[in-house]
Amino acid sequence: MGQGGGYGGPLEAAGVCQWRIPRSYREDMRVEGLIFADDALIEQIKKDQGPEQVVNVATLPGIQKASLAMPDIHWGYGFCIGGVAATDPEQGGVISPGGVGYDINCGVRLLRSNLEWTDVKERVRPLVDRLFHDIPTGMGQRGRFVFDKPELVRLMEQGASFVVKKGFGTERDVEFAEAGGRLDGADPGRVSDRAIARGADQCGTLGSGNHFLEVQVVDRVLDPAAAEVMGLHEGQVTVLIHSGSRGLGYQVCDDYLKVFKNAPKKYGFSLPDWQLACAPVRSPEGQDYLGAMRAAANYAWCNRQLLTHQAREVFAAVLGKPWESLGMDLVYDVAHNIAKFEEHDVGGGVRKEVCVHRKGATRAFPPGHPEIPAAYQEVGQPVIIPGSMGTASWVLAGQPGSMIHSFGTSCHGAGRMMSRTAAVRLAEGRRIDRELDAIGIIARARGHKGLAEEQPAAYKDVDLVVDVVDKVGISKKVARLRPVGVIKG
DNA sequence: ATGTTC
Repeated sequence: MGQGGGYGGPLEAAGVCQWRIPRSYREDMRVEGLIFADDALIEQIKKDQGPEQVVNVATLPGIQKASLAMPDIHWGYGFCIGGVAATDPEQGGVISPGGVGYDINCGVRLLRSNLEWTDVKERVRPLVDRLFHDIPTGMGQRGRFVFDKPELVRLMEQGASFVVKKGFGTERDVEFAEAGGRLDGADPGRVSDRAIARGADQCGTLGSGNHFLEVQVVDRVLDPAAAEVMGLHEGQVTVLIHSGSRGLGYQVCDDYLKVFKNAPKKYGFSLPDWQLACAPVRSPEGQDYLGAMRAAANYAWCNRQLLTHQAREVFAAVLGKPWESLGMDLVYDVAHNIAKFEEHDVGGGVRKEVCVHRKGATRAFPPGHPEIPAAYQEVGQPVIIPGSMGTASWVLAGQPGSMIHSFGTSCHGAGRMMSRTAAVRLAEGRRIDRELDAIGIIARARGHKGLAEEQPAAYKDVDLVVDVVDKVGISKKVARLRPVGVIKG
């Protein structure tokens, strides 16, 4: 199940930046595959097993319309990263932990400020140093917020508002998070004691891998009207936080992959890859996972909220002003590893409630959608796309094309194009932190390996990825953000 | 992504 070898199957040009894998490719496909990419990106995409995974997902019971992949597609556990799949519970549709990802509700949130880059330029090093000192980063790190089991149960039921009520944020933070920072139907009773134990002291910690907290400057505004609504302007300082549900979510995923092992035999279907382990939405196993996944998702929103609180505290301490007077409001918070029930057109004008798996993919609801905050009704949902370390990030706005093409979904990042081991090999004898420093980015990390794995050369060009979703009409460019400081695991 | 193999 490795990443070795490329994809040798068909890819038919199917419109602007779309590539179809027809059902004729493999007889077990229930729907076609569809990948969003331009001519250059599709060549890169073919180099790993991502497209074959799109085909594998197309065999899942109850899948609707097409197995989709965004331009940042690359190989992942079972499902590709950048994958989107909607299943119909009425037709035996399944829920799959591999379609959500190990890091349940991994996501990003963007904070704006009223600080201008020209005013804080000289303070960036102390700012980044203090962020790195105060915010726990790296694998297995514990934080200053420790919750006992009864508190964690309430935290997982209530989501972001639980920690806001404790004084670590505002009601406005809750309003500007996807789903209000809380999925309904969370069932902490379906989260193992082991997962809960792992989560006890990790809420408010960054983690490792591609997780980061970045200080940025708005580099370019491409849609002035939308940027104004989002409170963004050129030269402004922003903060981007990328993290998920830490060890708790990992354990939930691991626990249910084991539970689902026997589901194909029990419910009478077969899978081309055991990593696609899944169970019908309407089965006890499926419902148990959904309850646990939602609980872990709510934990992740609390995690990003506590990280927000700590970032605000650091800015206040270093700049000597309360964070409120620094205008550090939440622009928006998006989940990019999650499964949600939403109503969509599944073809021929038929609307159904489907289970949308987004694994390394971001919801991108268009203007007028009832599930986005009143403030963004006119411009569409902010879609926040973190670039790789040392490269730009993007703010997009959801567009009507997302509802037509991709179950209301856009890309989630640059997308890895080199394995972690290959990236480490490439970094031998180099100091990535010094290379970043030379281009004006202060990077603090616990070790060189993490920096090596996340070096810019290991990722696709985020600008090209964003071009694709913009061209297809899934989401449009609003602003480009460039990093000036980053802390990592 | 992950107390990187309970």
